[in-house]
Amino acid sequence: MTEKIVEYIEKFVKLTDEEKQLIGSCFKEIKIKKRQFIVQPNFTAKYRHYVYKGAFRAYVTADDGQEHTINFAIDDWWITDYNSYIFQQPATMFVVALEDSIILQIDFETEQEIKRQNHKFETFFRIIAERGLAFQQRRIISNLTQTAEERYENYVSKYPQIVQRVPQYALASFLGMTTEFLSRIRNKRISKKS
Amino acid sequence: MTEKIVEYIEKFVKLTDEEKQLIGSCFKEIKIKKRQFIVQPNFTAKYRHYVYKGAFRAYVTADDGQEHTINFAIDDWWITDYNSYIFQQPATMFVVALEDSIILQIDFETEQEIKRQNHKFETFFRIIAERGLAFQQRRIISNLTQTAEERYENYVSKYPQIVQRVPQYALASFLGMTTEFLSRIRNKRISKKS
DNA sequence: CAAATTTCCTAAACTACTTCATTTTTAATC
DNA sequence: GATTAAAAATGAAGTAGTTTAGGAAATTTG
Repeated sequence: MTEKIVEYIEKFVKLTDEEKQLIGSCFKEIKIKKRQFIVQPNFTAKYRHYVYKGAFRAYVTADDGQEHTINFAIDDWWITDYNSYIFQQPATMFVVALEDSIILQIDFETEQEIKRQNHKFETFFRIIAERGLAFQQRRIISNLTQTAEERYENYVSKYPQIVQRVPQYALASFLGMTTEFLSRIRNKRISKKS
Repeated sequence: MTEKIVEYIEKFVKLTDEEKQLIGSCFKEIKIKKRQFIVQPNFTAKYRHYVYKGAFRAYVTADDGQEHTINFAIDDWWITDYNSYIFQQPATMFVVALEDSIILQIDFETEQEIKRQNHKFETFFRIIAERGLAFQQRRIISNLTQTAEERYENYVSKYPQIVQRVPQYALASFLGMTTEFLSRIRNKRISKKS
């Protein structure tokens, strides 16, 4: 099971057999049922989660009770409350399974330890943080410059696999609009096409 | 001049005198005049910039010509087009000086080299990437959950130094609203107070 | 310090998106 | 496989924020 994550890491840093063995053993495989939470507000996020197979949604709830999706993660993506995990402070987000899933998790202490021990692992986590940063930058730009419809079209074209797998209300709140409005965009689109 | 950046880096990783010497020599000091650009679209961002003294604004222009501010940076902050710098691809952003400024810049190749040579520098850049990621996450949450007025109040309370130093149109486009609307919020606020 | 340019303010008309309320469709569960 | 619950669709009314346009401050520059 941990072969997949080792393969993933090897895309960024070349590892010896020994190192592969070591990093593989740092991850614990867990089965998560649909609707089960892996991160909850007020509890410190102890783990960084790699999605082996499945789908997750990270969200916050505003004062008025509305849910706002911060991130999705499907096969081969990472997810956690980064503010909580990085600073080891209480989380503000929920992370919930959208399907029955399998994750590989590494806990904060172990991650710190292997980064300290081996330059290559430090490099790996530096690279994924940088890529995450660039990804979020693109999202901020999209949110600032595009209309609701443009954001939807843009997201569908870039991440069709995710759009197909997540419920509409979750996608709407990720794209910064109501589920009703997204419904309208989608139906407008269908009638246009025919 | 490079003492300040060495001091900054030492907040995250402890360095020997020799290492201080080395990292200091990697940064080049440059004076930038108000309205001068340090990053421009279609040119690859060759440098990561540390603001020694001054103020900068990163922005994109939408198809309709409107400018959208992506980031500000004042004394002790970093700025560049991260999508461009990290992947060494053509930039989409402008980064412009809002005041006469002094920056310390490191070029991509040099940064790669010192990260490769010394575990500590790898760690340092990993940490600032992670912190950037957490920072952007908070901004995305703010944009999704708050009204224009709440975003303004929130930003003023967190970053009063920046609010005082940047023009209103830049702040408005950073917070995702028009300069007219921000003007209204500000004046409503004053009349409330008196 | 006067002229030119940039930034900010005000106000009314407008619109992209939300809210609320109801119905239909799809999925979960016993 | 019928029952219940959850998600999506639809319509009508409301609003947060935009657009447009004109003028007033404030900064920059010669």
